[in-house]
Amino acid sequence: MYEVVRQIPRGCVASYGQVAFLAGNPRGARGVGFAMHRSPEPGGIPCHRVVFKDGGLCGGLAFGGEGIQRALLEEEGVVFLPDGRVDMARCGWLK
DNA sequence: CTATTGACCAGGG
DNA sequence: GCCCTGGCCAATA
Repeated sequence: MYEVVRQIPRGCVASYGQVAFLAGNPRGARGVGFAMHRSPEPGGIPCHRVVFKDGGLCGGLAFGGEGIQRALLEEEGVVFLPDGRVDMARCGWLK
């Protein structure tokens, strides 16, 4: 599953469920999230590119900051909506 | 090896 | 339309 996350191109985002599906676990969205949380290679796994199916972030328990994920994604060219969510329509992976 | 938890997702009230 | 509940997978203790 780590491979799948690693394959996410720069400037794109994928939902936990999407990653789980590509990883071969359509129902393992939860496991995916936890696997990232305790990822063996923190630097090799762009957890910030993985968000909810809605494009929403985890909410402060990730990476060590609230706006960190947003800042990183914006830095990569990901567009954020006024809602505070990622624009899945334009930056969503395989979309 | 078994039990509990955790950054999810979908359905029902 | 929003809030609560249930079920899956993976990892850690």
